[in-house]
Amino acid sequence: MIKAPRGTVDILPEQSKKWQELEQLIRSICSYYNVQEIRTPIFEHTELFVRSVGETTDVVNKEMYTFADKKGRSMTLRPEGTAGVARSYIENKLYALPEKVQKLFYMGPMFRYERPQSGRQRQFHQFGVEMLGIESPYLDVECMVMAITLVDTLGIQNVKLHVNSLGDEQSRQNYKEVLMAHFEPSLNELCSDCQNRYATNPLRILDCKVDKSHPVMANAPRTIDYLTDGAKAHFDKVCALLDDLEIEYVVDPSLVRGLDYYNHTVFEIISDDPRLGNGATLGGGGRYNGLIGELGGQDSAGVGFAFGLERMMIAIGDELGDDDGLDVYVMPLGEAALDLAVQIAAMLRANGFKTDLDYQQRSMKGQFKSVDRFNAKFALILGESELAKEVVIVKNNATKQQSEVDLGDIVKYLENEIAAGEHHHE
RNA sequence: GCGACUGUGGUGAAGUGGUUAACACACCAGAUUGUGGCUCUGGCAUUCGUGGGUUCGAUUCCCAUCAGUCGCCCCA
Repeated sequence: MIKAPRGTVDILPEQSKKWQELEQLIRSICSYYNVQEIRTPIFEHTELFVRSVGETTDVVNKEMYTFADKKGRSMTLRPEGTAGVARSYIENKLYALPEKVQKLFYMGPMFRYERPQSGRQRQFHQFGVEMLGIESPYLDVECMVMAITLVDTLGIQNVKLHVNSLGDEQSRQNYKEVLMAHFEPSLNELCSDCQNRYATNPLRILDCKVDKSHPVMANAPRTIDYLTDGAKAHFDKVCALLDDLEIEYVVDPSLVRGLDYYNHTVFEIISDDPRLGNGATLGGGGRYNGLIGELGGQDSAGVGFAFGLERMMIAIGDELGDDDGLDVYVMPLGEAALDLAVQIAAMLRANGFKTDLDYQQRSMKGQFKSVDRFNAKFALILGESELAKEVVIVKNNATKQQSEVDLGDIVKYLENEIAAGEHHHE
């Protein structure tokens, strides 16, 4: 049997309703913030991700789905969304548009070759927002507010906003040197992963879970103490704005994100929902002022964030996904009745009734079970005697009352019944 | 990439080196010759993830492989 590839899942009808609701809520929130959708390719030139996400990152190093196309060009299934948006921003000259601030969102599948576990798949879905064009702490904060609003709207409880600043290029360089000097004497006391990190990406030592109680961690220098004046002013403003808006947050000096393009503000939305297990980070983001320049555009600032939709689905639980059911289920008894039932169903559908019917010649008992499964408002029974009299029996599945209705009057009858039913509920 | 546990029908699961692989739910049919959601009766796995090995014989033992769940790593 051929199965879905490892780390991929089918979203079946039972789940897809919930997905649609989530997506709709997200789109609605975007519209309140005047954030417009952008749809970029699922695959891009490999070079794009190498240059933006960073050569030394795990995502680029060992997690990309890379392949050669028929002309031998190296292509990669997108592992994240920002790179494609940045590329498109440059290629389509969005910086030259009359509105200097471009607020864009994307939503769709991403691909990373990882070991699957809870909240982590090889094909997964992200929703992300990018705000490009000007460097303003107000936009950093708008991103965070949007992210918080999203989880609030979805009814997700017990989340925290973690915030940190990596500073600008200069701050980062200063800090890196100080940090390496700090860890150097006790390097052989740290775990082997950290010893590797020391050479490749020393910032990551900070959020190591193995060495978290080691004394050098507690008194490690903090990024925010090594910010340049400009970077510090930016971060102070971000914090001040969050305070003004009464957004709860914690400054988390160990927050360093895994993609190279981040600088200045970084943040994460972290949940303590045990169902998420290891994937407690629902979403995260930050500023990436160098990215557009790095990709060959004219220097341009940007800030954004992304959420993992699978993780949000887990955190949402059963809140979404109500089934509103069919209007009519047509129950033909016998072959002759089926022919007429098909016509009645077509007529009802054309008149705006959500309709289905039985094609299996099942017993009434079996057909009534479908009526309930589909949560149909009306069962429409069509047997030989009805056929002869050119009527159908319309049974209201809520009240269980039924009456004979002439074939020509079905639509009118149903409309009256539905109107009466709604009146009843008031 | 590393580690742990698991893999029997549509689903949840018992089980044993040896003739017909429990049970429950779901599904289908009948009792109720055309009105269901209760009850009763019957039907529903040529087969125990896949491949190989040990054996007279394997779903059961061994090996490999694949998949699932979780942890590490990393990230959303």
